[in-house]
Amino acid sequence: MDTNNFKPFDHPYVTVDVLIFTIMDGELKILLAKRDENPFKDTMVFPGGFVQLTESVEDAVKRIIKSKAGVKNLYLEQLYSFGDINRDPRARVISVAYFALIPDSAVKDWSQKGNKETFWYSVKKLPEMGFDHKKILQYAVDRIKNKIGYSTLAVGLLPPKFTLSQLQKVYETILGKKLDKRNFRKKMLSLGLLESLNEKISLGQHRPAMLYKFKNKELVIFD
Amino acid sequence: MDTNNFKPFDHPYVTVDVLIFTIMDGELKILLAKRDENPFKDTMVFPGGFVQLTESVEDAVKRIIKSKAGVKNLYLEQLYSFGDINRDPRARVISVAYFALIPDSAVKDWSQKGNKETFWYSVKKLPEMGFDHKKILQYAVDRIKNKIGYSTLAVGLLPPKFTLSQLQKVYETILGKKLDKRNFRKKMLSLGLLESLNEKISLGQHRPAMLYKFKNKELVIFD
DNA sequence: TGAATAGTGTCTTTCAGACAATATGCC
DNA sequence: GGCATATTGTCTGAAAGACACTATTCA
Repeated sequence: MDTNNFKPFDHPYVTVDVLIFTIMDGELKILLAKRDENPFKDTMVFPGGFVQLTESVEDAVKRIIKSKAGVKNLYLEQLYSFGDINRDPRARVISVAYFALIPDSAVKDWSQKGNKETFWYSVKKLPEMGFDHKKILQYAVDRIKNKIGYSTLAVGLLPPKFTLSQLQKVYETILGKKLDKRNFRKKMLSLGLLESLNEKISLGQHRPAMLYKFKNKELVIFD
Repeated sequence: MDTNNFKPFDHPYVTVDVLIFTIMDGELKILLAKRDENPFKDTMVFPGGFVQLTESVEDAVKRIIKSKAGVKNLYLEQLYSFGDINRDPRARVISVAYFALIPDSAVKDWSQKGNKETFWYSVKKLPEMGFDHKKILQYAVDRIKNKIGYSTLAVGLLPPKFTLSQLQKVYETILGKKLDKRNFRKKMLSLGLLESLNEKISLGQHRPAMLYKFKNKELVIFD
């Protein structure tokens, strides 16, 4: 195939930004890293990096995630590509943003590894953030809020086994409002996506709860 | 601000691909251009081009659209970014795909300009296509089918004034099935998005129909 | 036995879907 | 007057939403 008529020219860089969410202490939290150099030194930004010639965009995302922690079973979805001219003062940079959801339980493993430079922030109490990352974060939160209503995105925020109360808490946290327990259970169970494990867990000095799991494992995109 | 520590390196190119849809003759159609050089010479591809340093990604999309025809009032939405390694044999190319919807009426203006290299194809009868464009097209059609159900995306496929029958036809064409006229009208009018113009149009030797317009003009993203 | 969460059913309202006859303008 | 599309309402079933009490375990 004749490909000799292609003339190289100056062109934009491409980065990936990875927005990793979890629910901790009843709040939706995002993982941010502190920048240790200019531009935007000492502000918080998403984990991310330049896409190399030798890797696909999605592989770049996975590389970033692995470099931060060996998280397994996470839900990963492309969010949007941000292509304005002056996003980065160093160079023309187009960023492909992804978001990932991890369960609270994975955060514990996370903390055990020495992720000194990264911290979890409630999306309601954000620090100063670099670049256009606050705008990107808002876009992601809107997407998650919207999509949880008609998808099984919540699975990404829960451990493999969970109670209906835990599931309800995930919805309530993301939607920012209380839900009726009976209606919630009725609907969830009627969707046929959950499978009872006939196994109970005791989470305090009260009646133990039945554990469930999601039937569909397709939801795990990045294992 | 110190930006001197940035070291240039070889990095992927970025293109935009623009999927322009319309409804003609009761079919969803896509505008494709014939490639006149390798790779994929003589196959059909989306209008597109490389993103330059001096323009935002969205400006690149608008540039492409303008170069093809002076279409006004089109609905424009980012579709997805495709970042696999071997998409283009000439170079490493990441493509940000957008889709646009234009009304049948705009297609007439279009044809008047000499767009020799571009042709409209029914998405059900596609020619041989280059790169990964068939996959991208499928992705777009799925998005449109899905989104028309819960958004006012149909506005992009209609002229400013239209009848309820025309609106229904748009839905039927995209969804690929007949809809009940009474239920369709009941629902559309109950949504409160339409405004009657108290103006009738005669479209044949039968009773003329009332014209409507969309109340919300925010839907026009690119004017 | 008290505290705390788990678990359950009915009624009402709303929305989706099936279904057919009359109205109007043009030729 | 005949034709072709425009316009309109009711009934039924399904799903969403409001609402409160009993069950179970542990300290």
